[in-house]
Amino acid sequence: MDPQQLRTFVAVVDHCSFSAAAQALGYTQSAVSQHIASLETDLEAPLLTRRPVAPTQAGERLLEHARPLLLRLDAARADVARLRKVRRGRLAVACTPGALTPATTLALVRARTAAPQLKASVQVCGRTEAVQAVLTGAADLALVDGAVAPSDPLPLPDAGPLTAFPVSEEPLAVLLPATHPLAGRPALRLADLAVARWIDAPDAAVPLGQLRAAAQSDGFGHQLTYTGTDIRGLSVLVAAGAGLTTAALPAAGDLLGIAAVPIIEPRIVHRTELLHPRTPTTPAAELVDTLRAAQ
Amino acid sequence: MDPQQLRTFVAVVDHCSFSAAAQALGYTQSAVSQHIASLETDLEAPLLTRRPVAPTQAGERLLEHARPLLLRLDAARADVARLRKVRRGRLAVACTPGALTPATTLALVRARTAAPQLKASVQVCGRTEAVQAVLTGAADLALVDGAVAPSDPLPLPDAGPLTAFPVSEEPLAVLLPATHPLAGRPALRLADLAVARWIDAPDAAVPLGQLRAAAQSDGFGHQLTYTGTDIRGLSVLVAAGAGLTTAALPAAGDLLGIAAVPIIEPRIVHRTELLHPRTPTTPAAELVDTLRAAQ
DNA sequence: CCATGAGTATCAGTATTGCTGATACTCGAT
DNA sequence: ATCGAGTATCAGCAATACTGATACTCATGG
Repeated sequence: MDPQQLRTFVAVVDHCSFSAAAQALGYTQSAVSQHIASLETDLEAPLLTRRPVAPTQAGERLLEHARPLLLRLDAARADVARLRKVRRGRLAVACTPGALTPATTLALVRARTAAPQLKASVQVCGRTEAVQAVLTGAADLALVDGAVAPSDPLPLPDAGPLTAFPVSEEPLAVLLPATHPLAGRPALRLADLAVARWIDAPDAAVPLGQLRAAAQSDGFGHQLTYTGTDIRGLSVLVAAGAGLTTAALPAAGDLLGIAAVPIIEPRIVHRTELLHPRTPTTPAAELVDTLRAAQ
Repeated sequence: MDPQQLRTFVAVVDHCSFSAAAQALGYTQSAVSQHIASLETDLEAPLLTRRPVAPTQAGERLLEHARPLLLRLDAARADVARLRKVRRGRLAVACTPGALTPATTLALVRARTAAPQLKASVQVCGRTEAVQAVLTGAADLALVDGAVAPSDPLPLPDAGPLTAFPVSEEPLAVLLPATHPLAGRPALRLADLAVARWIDAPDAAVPLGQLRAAAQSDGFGHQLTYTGTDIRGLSVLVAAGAGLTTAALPAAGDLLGIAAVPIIEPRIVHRTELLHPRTPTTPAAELVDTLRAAQ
């Protein structure tokens, strides 16, 4: 079970095809076929159905491990590399869209003015990619948001050692069309919204899974899935009545045709956490210290 | 960076020697040397000092990843294997010594009487080994104890997906010699004990790190490290005045020469959690269901 | 300061592995 | 039944990953 073969396996699953995976990896189709065959004899179980190519039950099990394993391998390499490469004057931040609240953007801008020669970059992406970016060294820091009980930490995909601490916390709000019957309410209970029509926008808003966990409910069904990180686009859909979503209360002020109603029950907050490697490199380390001191 | 080389690296660190690691792995010393050299050129960093053989800073970094990676590789294999191998009539439980509280043992005995033909085994071991046993399929279930705030989950080494839920919770008590000046107290505060002499017995009692986390203190220093899982041996040392340790309050009743004083501040409990794979195999699944229903 | 020995690095040789390219096979669609 | 897109198999070659022999290095003791 070597990582090369696992990488091939993942690629085959992603491409639903041996030949396409081969092309993507720069192998011949023959090599891919042999990789899979080798894995299957090694694990003594068929991992893929052929035609259509799809993971079997055993394949699904393997997948659950293969992706984190490969990610962690990259993380290990990046972690060692961080000792050598001192990224002077450059700061890359990966960031989920909801993490750009007034408080966090202010902190970033302040860090830039404190070190004006700093070449900073902000990449907006989904939660998984943000974590991945920090682990593999593509980013120095990540800002990730989510909705949880006030004392709980954000649930993060576990694929390596990362340090996290909260940098800002706001009330969580439901986003409704301004014309919605509930739009005028001063506050709402999450349980009353479990049966509403939601938009599942895992990379642009709070994933519905986090709402379910907070409300301890099986509700929050959705017919519409929104892929991407653009909050404005999501808000247009909400305004048009395609479904509901959530956001930090203050972040919703600039969205047209949208009403943001705070959630008061259960006790839940929108929190942004800063993620960084255990030993961040300068200048990221300084920013981390500054933010931590501000807490 | 293939797993074989990582395994060699870990072995070399564990044995503090290339040749000893080679013997342990069934390689020649030459092969081990080449493995390490290959890793070092690949990562472009020296990983080990020679003579004495010890990990460098980069090596320490790699180690943090290497062990979990190797464990997870085994976990992946075990997880796939669980689909095939149905362990009929056998139930292996890995268990930390402190997890054998009245409540949990009662549950185990009850499970045995409910299924009398069941060939059960209980292996007492440390926390890491217990988690490892479940991940690699050596055990079907694990019972792990620890001391945490009432609402927190136990901190577990993260090397794969495991489901955990609490099965019993008791007050946490300090174990003191019966002759100790504090032995007569009805209750104690953890902060008052931070400067006491402790025994670090990570596999037999609550690790001092968990106490530090709960007390949010840097205290709990120790001069004596106790390796092993035998609680009675530990209690003899405590009775002789070698240092303090902690345990579940009711578990300490049968220890001679020992006084157990409950801790009332901070709010902290001794909790035992049941660990199992995401999809446990029968008959472990039935036991899990029973215990879960009892919650 | 040199001799010694325990331990690591290097090197050549060989067995094995891992890839390619060609070709045979399989299954769904027409 | 035929075709075609896609997967499996096979031989051959290049690269790799071991072993065994030997050179090297460093701490120790005389």
